[in-house]
Amino acid sequence: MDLRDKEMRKEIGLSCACFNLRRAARLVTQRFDRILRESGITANQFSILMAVYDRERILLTKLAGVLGMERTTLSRNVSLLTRMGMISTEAGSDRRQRNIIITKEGIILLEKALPLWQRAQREVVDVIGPEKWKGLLSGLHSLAKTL
Amino acid sequence: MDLRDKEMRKEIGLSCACFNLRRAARLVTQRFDRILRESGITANQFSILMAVYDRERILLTKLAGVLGMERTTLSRNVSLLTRMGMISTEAGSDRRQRNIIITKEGIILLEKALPLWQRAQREVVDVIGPEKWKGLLSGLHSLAKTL
DNA sequence: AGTGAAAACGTGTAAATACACATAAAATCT
DNA sequence: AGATTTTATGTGTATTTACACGTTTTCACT
Repeated sequence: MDLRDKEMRKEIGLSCACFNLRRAARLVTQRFDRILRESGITANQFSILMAVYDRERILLTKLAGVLGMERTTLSRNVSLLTRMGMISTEAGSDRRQRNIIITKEGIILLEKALPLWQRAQREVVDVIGPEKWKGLLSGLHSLAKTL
Repeated sequence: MDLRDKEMRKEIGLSCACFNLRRAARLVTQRFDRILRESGITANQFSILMAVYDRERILLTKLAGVLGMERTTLSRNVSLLTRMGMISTEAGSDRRQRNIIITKEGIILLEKALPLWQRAQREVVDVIGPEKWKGLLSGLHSLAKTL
């Protein structure tokens, strides 16, 4: 491979897994965040809250694995959601552990955000088409499973 | 839709366009960055450098459009790459404009990074399979085109 | 020529991300 | 029991992201 070949550079830009995934994630996140804005949370926070709600009580490290998120990244996200009053933590039997639970306010917020999420999700799926979306989602799941 | 339905929450988590894209982008970025590490740049910087190289000279706003990146985000990225000596800017005819060009050092770095990029790209495509990858990439392009 | 709109860019602030490193508690080994 | 390793988590630092806002320059219209 030679970088001086313009076709080569174009091919790299078009096919790069990292670039294409990041760009799509940026664009979709922007749309989700804009729509979710009036609820007061971001799409990322929505996902975290939903995952916590779905499990009643879960350890930080475990939650990080579930969300495919670096533990320290999630730690900061959780701190923020805690300051916002959406989740709280309780000590488990093990004094190292930090059990994460959703608060009443968190559930109320989720319920307010749900129809907004639905709208954003529908918009994104619509612009690409349900057919293509199925293939895309399948690929994303494969990546998450194996990477 | 009712959040109290556990199946509903599971379905949302599995299908959310934003979450699934962000998670995949995170995981793939981690792998790319780890492999590209010895070259001294991140995958994101690699993409930007490549796009600049491919165009010889390009305006910030134009480049942001090409990369599907918020202009102000790219502005920060470009500042960093400038401090690293990988790109430089020259004034155009219009005194508002800021033409971005890659430096010799930038090209040398790209050439060093290219084989690393290839390895990362191959790894990611392999773990998901060329078949599935084609469908995934096609979906990502659709999103970038329409969003 | 002057005024108002548009274009190009930067900065303040804040969320999201992750690596390197640190700490504390539990588990395991000798 | 004491030492070592593993587990669970937090913090320092730096990159990436984007909205809100501001500045300067150019363009368009009257």
